[in-house]
Amino acid sequence: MSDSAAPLPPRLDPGAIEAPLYRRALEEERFHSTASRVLEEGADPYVIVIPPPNVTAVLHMGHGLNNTVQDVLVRWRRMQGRAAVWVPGTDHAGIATQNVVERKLAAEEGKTRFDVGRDEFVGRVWDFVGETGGSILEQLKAIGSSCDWDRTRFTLDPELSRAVREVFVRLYEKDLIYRGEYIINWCPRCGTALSNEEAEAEERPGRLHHLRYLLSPEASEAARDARDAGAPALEEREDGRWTLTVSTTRPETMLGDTGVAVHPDDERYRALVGHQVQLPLAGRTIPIVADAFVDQEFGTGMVKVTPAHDPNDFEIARRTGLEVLDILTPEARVNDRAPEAFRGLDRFDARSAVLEALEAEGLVRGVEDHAHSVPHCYRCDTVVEPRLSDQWFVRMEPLARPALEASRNGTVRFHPDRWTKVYEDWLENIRDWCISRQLWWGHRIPVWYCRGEEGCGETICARETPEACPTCGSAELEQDPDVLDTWFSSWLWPFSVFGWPEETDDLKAFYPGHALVTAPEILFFWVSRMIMAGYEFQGEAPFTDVFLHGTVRDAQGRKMSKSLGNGIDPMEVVERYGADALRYTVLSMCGVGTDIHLDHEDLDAAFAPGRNFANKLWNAGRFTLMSIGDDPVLPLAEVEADLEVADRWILSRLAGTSAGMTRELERFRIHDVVEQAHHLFRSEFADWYLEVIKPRLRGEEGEASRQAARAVLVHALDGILRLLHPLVPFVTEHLWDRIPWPRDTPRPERLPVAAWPGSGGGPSRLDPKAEADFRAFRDLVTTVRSLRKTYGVGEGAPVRLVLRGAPADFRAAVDAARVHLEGFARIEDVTHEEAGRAAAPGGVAGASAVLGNGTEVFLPLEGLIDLDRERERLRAEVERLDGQLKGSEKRLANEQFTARAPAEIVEREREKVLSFRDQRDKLQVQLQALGSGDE
RNA sequence: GGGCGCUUAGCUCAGUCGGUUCAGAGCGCCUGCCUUACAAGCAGGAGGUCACUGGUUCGAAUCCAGUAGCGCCCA
Repeated sequence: MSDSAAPLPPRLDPGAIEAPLYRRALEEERFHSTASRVLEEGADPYVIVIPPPNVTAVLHMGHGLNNTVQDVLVRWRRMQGRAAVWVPGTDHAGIATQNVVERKLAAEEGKTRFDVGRDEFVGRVWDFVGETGGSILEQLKAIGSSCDWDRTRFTLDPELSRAVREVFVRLYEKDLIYRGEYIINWCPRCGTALSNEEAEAEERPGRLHHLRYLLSPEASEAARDARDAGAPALEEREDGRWTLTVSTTRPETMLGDTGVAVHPDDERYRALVGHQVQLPLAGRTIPIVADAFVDQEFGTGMVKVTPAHDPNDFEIARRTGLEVLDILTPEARVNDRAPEAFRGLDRFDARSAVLEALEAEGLVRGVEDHAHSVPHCYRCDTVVEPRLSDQWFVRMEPLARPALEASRNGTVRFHPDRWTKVYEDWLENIRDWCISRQLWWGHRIPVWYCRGEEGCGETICARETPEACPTCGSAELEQDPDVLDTWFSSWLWPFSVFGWPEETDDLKAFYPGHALVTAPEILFFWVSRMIMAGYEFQGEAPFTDVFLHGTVRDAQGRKMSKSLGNGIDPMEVVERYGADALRYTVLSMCGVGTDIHLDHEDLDAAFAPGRNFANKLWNAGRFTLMSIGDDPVLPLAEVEADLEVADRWILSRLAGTSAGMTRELERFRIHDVVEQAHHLFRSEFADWYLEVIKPRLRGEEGEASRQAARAVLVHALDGILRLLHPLVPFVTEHLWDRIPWPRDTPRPERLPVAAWPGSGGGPSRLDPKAEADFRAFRDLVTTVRSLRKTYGVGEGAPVRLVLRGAPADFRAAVDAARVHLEGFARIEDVTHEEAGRAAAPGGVAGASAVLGNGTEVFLPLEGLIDLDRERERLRAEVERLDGQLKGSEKRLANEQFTARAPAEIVEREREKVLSFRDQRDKLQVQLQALGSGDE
């Protein structure tokens, strides 16, 4: 740091510069904003809350992308002078964290959580979190995340826990939280209920089994009639008994069947409704009922009803009064309510056992392959079991209403826009949220039941732990054993982190926030619910823009995962190539709505774009600093009169690019931001500007020119480093620290708080004339280089250049740039001719071309040139131009076009015709001048 | 079953309002260069029927419909 005078090594060594720069920024509190800056000093806030990673998580590339994007936005806004706050933190991840500690307990001590007891177990989870928790936040620092670390929060912090309780009680009092017995998604491995969102459907190949149930003898007549009417379910056995057929992918559930249902409008089975069926294996008799839920087209049109193990069947049972019979334990084993032969079997073993038993009785009619979607636990991937159970729910419809309106009226916008519809669809079909979890790690539900001998059975929901029952005064209170879904604390994150429900200054200053950056996977889990909570508890949306980026995948397009072993460790990437390389690589690939593919088997290749870019930037900066030297640099204003075309051009491009980047940042077009920055720095600044001013910097064109070049160079590098800083914060700041500052010009304290280009006033540097002139110069150089290459003129070999018919100002520009032409294309001499001559200059054979501005270019290459090849090249070029010309002429000949197209388009077309014709004719003449080639 | 999205160079992807010499970038590939910032580099180049079919339009990679393939979400 201190040795900023020491020469920079020719290669960027990220490991040497990144950590010290980050440390310095922390020491100087560059990432921290206070409420008073907003409330008292009137600063405009800019707030992002981090999607809190699991407290036990380690950083993966998904985090890498997500946090880099957030950091870009925050750094950019900070440079714009906003009071930028990016709140970091972690969530307690109830299921995941409890799982980890349970596994640890089992491995180390062979115990379950029940062996050690609730208090002891929770204590151990806290110990575990204390040891390893939050290390992911340290990893975020390594990738440069400019979070406001003073504001780091954890969802189980006392203040945030208080917010959870407050919210629970408020919703309970509004009757928006209720308890009830419903079919919920149950993970038998985790031993807890899940919300609908946490049960992820996965398409699986399965089998559809067709099972026969015996009808009671009284139903025989109705059955025969039905069969004769074409009902496919009914068959008569040899013994004269009738059977019906139902189909299921889960045969083991038949042990819990309490009825068979048909559609009420299904004529085929109408007569059977009300009759009894003998349920095989169980030896129970169950009724046939009618319910409109039944799909007449599916299978035979008769369905088995298992109310305790299927949500739809549960509803049928409610409507038709069927019994509800739970035949599975919480571990998904067959319980005592099922026939003895199956008790204790795991659900999948029970499946085979049931089928075998039915087969033995001739009750399996057939089986067919049947792909179906099976819900899996999003934490452990176990097949979720629909289970009847007593749980707590949030009534969502009233909460969804304002959240839906926010999207419809544009208060909250999604990027890319197509997610708007996904969000709205979900809210329009909102279902109640199961929030209780049968876990020990999390916010305990603030509900107590009055129990014991004296107890009145009252349910007490309270902010503070009650001492006695308010109804009967009994002190025998028992708290609900369950904890809340982790998302029940996450949805409060945008305001709980600022101290809600207290009306803190932070809350006043920083709520509502602005952007929310995350992956689409948690749109429902988290984003939607945050918006609901924002409206319900703060009266307004927590942010205005939701940016949903893609998923990081491997080269084959597979999601990176531990189990596949195809993940990339961001820390390894940082170590090998630096945080800047990591950031630049993922940002450059962050196209709208596209996933990011990185080859985990070839990190060198995967991160080459970022590594190359950072190193190039390093070297351009290094060269600039070396070239500038120690002499004082003049402010731009003092060299105004000495600015040359190239100077005005790069200043114009700087202004144009900063405006463009700002626009794209506002629209969350990250890829475009990177592309513009890349183009300016690499294709314009490094490739052309630096090259063009080299002779001037050496003083070959006089002191005034040198000083002008130095002033512009410093200004341009400063601007480029500012524009690139949000993308690659480290290499930019290291270089920026070393920029010699123009005399009498105030220097910003540090790059992270330097003004974003274009946000200040001042005259516009946009200069279309300079851009056009420089383009012509570049055209000339490129054309000559290409011709040289075509004919293998060695790079060291000087050539003469003849220009014919150059427009006056272009001619002047070329003359002024003679010294550059030498450097750029080894052109040692330029002569001009008037337009209109037919032959090659001086009768010497050469290569020729025409520039866009009509200037003819000759390269006398007698002896080197292959005439046949040149003729061929020219012919192809003439043909190409002729094609363009014909196209434009045809368009203009079309009256519809001239009549209907906008005037400026027509005018442009006319200009194109003139230009194409001019270029073609000139090349045609050159072609003829080369002769037929038959000599 | 319902909905959404994608298909452009060998690979990964841009392409805004339909019109600028519009068919682009990075990586890869070919050729030549260790040119006094950078070989993690420079210069030059090859490579695409914009999935297919039809339509709208003066004009379509871009808008519409259909087809095929792929992906995601919801039930």
